[in-house]
Amino acid sequence: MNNDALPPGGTASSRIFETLRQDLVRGRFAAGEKLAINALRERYQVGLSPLREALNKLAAFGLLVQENQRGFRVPGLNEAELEDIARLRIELEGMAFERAIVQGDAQWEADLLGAAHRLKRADKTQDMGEAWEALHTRFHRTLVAPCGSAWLIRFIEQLHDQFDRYRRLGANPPVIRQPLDDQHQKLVELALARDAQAGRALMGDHIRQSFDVALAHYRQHT
Amino acid sequence: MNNDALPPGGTASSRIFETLRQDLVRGRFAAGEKLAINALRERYQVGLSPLREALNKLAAFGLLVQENQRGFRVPGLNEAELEDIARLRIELEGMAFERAIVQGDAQWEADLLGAAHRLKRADKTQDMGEAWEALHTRFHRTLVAPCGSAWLIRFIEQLHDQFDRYRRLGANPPVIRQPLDDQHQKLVELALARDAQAGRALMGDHIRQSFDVALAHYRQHT
DNA sequence: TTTCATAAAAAAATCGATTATTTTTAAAAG
DNA sequence: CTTTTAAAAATAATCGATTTTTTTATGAAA
Repeated sequence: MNNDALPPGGTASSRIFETLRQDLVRGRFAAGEKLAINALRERYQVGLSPLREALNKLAAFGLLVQENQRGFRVPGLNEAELEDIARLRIELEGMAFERAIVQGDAQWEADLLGAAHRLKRADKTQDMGEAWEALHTRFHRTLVAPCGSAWLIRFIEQLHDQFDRYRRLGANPPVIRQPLDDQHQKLVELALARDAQAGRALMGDHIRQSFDVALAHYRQHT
Repeated sequence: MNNDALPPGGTASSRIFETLRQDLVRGRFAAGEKLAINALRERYQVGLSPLREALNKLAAFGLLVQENQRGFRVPGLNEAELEDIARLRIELEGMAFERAIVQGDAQWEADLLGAAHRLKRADKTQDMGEAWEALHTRFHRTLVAPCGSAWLIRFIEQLHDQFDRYRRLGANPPVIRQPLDDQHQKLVELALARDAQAGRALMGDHIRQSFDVALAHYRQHT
C-alpha cells in the first residue's frame, strides 16, 4: 500500500518538493544514502521531471548533495557540522529575536502568546508527534517574524531544517523537554517585557540546550 | 549570431545554471522581468529539462522568483532590500573575517597576498571588466575562507550575488574605486597583523562604503 | 590472487511531444 | 463605454522515450 501520497494543490513539482523536504528533515532517509530516482518516482507516484526539479531545489537548499552525472544523495551527519549549525543559529536567531523585540508590534505579542499556548497544550496532550513539531516550528518562526529581514529569516529556516535532522534522530521524552519548554515560556515573557538584551541571551541558551540534546541523539545514533 | 554558448564540462543543467546565475548577477535581465522559457531555450541553446532544473535551483537561491503555474521572474530591486542585504553582509562577513583572522594559517596569508595583488594589478590595467569582477569575488572569498563554517560561507556568497545585482547597476570609475581598493589593502594588513577586532570593524566599513556606491547606482538607475 | 580491459547492466541526464493552465483576444451583454 | 463571457493562443508543467554516462560484472593477463 502506498502511504506516501502527495498533498493536493500547487504543481506536482512543488508538492513533491515539500514532501521530500519534510521526509528529509524527519530522517526518513538515511544520512549519506544515495537516492534511487526511479524508486522515488514509484514511492511518491510522481513523474520524472517534477521529481528532478524538486531534487535540484532541495540540493540548492543543502538538504541534498548533488554530484554531476551521479545523482543525489542525503548529506552525511557529523558532529562538527552540528556545532557549526548550532553556532550560527545562536548568532542569527539571537540577532533576529533581538530585532523582533525592538520592532514587534501588539499583533506580534498576541501571535506569540497564541503560538506559545498552542505549543504548551500540545506538550501535555500529545505524544511529541508531528503535530507538536509543526507547532514548535511555528513558535520559533513567530519569535523572529518581525525582525525586518527577509534574508535573515530565510537563513534561519534553512538552519532549522538542518538542525532538526540531528534533533529528530531520537525521541524527546518529557524529562528532556521540560527545561526547553520552560525556556519557550521565558522567551515570550522577555519579548513582552521588551528586554532585547536578555531575549537574545536566552535565545542563545535555548539553542545551546537544544544542541546538547541533538548532540546526544547524534552520538547515540552512530 | 549566438553569443551565449555555454561553458564546456559538467551536465547541461549545471552549465546553464552557472551561466544564468552570472547573467542574473550581471544584470543582463531586467529586474522584475518575466522569463520566457522558450526564449531562453533558444538563446542558450539548451533543452527544456536542464533549463527548468537550473531555473528551479536559481529560485531556491533567491536569484529568481518562482510562481506556481506562472513560471519564473527576475526579483525586483528596492532600497529596503539592499539595506537588508548590506546589513546582513556586515554581520556575517564581519563574523567570518574575524574568525578567519583567528584561525587562518600561513597558507591563508599567502593566498590573501596573492589574491590582493592580482586584484590590485587588475585595478590598474583593466577596465573594470569581468576579469576584475572575478578577481574581486575571489579576493572576498579568500578573506573569509578559513572561518571554519561552511554554512556561513554559503550564506555570504548568496548575499554577495544579491548585493552585486545592485552594485553592478552602474560603472565604477577609478575615483569611486580608489577608497574601496585602499580598504582591500588594509584588510590584508589587519589579517596579517592578526587584529581580529579591527579587521571586523574595517570589513563593516568596507561593506558600508560599497553599500553607498550600490545605493547611488540603484537610485540613478530608477 | 590482483590488476586491467571489456561488455553488460543500471542509472542519470536529456529530448521531443503532450497535457494542463494561464493569458490574451474578441465578441456579446449590460 | 465598461464588464462579462467564450474562444484562441501562448505558456507552463508534465510525461514517456532516448541518449549518455557511470557502475557492475566478467574474463584475460600479470
